Amino acid sequence: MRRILVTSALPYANGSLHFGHILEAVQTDVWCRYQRLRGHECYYVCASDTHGTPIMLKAQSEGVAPEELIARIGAEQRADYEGFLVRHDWFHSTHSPENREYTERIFHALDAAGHVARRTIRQSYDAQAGMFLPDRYVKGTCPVCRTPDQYGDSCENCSATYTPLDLIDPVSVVTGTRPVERESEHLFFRLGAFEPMLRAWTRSGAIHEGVANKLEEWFAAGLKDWDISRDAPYFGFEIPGHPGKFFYVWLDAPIGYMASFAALCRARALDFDAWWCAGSDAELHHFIGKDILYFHTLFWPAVLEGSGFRKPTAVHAHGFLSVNGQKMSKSRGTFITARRYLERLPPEPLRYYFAAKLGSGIEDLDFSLDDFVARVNADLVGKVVNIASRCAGFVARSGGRLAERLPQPALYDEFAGARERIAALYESRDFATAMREIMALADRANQYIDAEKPWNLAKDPARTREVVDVCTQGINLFRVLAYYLAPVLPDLAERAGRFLGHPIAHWDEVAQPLLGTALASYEPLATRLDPKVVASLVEAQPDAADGAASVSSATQPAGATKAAATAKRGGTPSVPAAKTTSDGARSSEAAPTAGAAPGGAATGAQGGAPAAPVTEAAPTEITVDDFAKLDLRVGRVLEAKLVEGADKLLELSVDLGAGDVRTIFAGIRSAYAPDRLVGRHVVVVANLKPRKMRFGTSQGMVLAAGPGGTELFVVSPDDGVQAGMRVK
RNA sequence: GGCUAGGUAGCUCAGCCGGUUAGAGCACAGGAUUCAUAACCCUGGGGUCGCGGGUUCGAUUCCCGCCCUAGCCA
Repeated sequence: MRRILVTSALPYANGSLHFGHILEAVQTDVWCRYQRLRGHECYYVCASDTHGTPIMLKAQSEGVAPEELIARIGAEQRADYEGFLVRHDWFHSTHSPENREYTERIFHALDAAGHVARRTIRQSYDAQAGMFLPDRYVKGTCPVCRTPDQYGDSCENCSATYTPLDLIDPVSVVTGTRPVERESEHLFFRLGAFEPMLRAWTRSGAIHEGVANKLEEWFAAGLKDWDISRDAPYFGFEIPGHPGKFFYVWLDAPIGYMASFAALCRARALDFDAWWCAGSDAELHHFIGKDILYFHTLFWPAVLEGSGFRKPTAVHAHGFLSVNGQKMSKSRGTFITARRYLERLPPEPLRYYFAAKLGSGIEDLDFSLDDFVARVNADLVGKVVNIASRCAGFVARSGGRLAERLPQPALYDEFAGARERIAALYESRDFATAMREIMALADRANQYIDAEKPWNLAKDPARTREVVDVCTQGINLFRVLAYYLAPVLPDLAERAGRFLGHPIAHWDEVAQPLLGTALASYEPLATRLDPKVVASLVEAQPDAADGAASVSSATQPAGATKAAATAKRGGTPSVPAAKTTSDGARSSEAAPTAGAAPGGAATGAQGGAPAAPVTEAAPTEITVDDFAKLDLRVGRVLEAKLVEGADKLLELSVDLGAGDVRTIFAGIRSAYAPDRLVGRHVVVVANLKPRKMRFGTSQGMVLAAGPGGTELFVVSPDDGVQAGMRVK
């Protein structure tokens, strides 16, 4: 029996979990459930990652203590994971006594062994806030290409890298004041000394080959010392013997894996040292997103080695998740939180879909709504569950008991014989191939039933026995599939176990068919997804600026979402303040965000937002060229009608001249009766990317002003204007 | 900019250490069936395997260049 300790990246406690987190958690959970089903001793631990500047500032802006903030968010995270059937053996917090203990212990060990250097550095300091500023909390003009409004570490326009001190006209994101330089002594972990060990470890099979290739580049560049201290004020653990200095969040975050396991050990009387001491024969597997490889494949093994602990057996990195082929982005409506999904749909379809797309590599993967509906309905409902569903009735009508023998044992053996192959696929995390194999078997089962046609046999009372035989075969084939799918679909497996009168407990049980036993009454084991409900995952979110769907007046900084959406693409740095802070939260200071979120805008725009209490900044200055990207045109409203099922929308038919008639959904129903609009001239953003909504596609945006509700005012040109004229 | 990964049917993806007519599921068309959650079964249409060179008897698969996408750059 193997002993396996598994972790997934610690979600940062400054926002809600989203699909990216869930992807990683599902991958990890499936792997763990598989290991347990095989009979191994396997523990899955995780924790809320709670330290650092973003959390300190977010708590400040909410007027609560950081402890209160992280307690609240930790509880949300826990509930969201549970909602997706992610079964942690322990979910802890990095702001815990265990984590403090291990962080201090590791620091002392590193220091005693000469792995910690002291050095004075110069850093940006916000005198008004009384704090040193992480690079991403300083903005200014790029010293190389003079693009304004760039972060303190690199330029989005010319990709130059520099320090905040190099910026022209630097500004603190926290207070808007100009930062000054100040010296401070910091502690550095001497990573370079570990290079030989790391080179060997990365080629030991611990990480995917493509990832190891990536690391070559870092070795080639030379490993630099790592700054592991931060100055007060900072939310974290103060460094013993260094008053006013705190451990950098990225030092104590992975130690949180140990802390969480330590808490589990106490609860279950396990021997912590047997798992973590150097030379331990237990396995240690980390599941992470590819964005945080650096920390897990260089710093973390080196820190463990340097402090006398064992190194990870493997670090498994996955790619990023996109939604409908696009980055997750709130302004595009493609940002899906765990909660939003759970409010609408059950967890297992998503678990299956993720599994069906996850391979062992770091390729990105796409959550396509249409594909999701098709795969789940076709595979799970149409194929797998259908096998049981179509056989159950015949057995029930013929005594409710399985036959004593299988009519085609060879076919059963073919199914059961796939178990080692499928097991190997699970083991290597190639879930996608595993799902394909399983679905191919499901096809075979349906073909078998189709060939035997029990419904014909059932017409002849003398052949009842044959009917039961065929269905016994069918139900046994289904049972095998239920085992194979159990790691992905634990709930379905449990209900299948109840139907079969025999719980699904161990992988090897599939070797023997289930014969002669009574079946419970069949209840539907999975239901079809409603495309409409699935589509609502990405429909205009009431608490967000809903892009093309309606006038941009309502609740949010009008420019914000649009600018954010275009900024990256066009390379034009018209990034509004709202994005700033969130990006800062993500990349500069922060910690193991579970990865998967592609792109800062995505994570950032999310409700978990921004730590920094920036002023409600006006949108960034733009150039004439930026403005020219907007195709603003005068349109005449030909038709306006209410949209059934949407209490905010009007469906407009707008003539833009030259025969160009657009359908535009505008969120102005609360202020305008349809009749009031017909015949009027309005201003339309004509080159806005069309946006699919539940009710149709919106092909533009009508401009309006006002706070929302009844206070909405459509913008009108002066008399004499013609439809189609360009606004400039 | 450097690096890593990816660009294969309408969609989501396999395949490819070079080799007969490039695969699957979904979608679509036709047929069959009615046990099953309009599920299942059979048949079919559909791809210049990102673009351009090169190596080779032969390249989607190897090499070079370019384009596009994503991520990382402590």
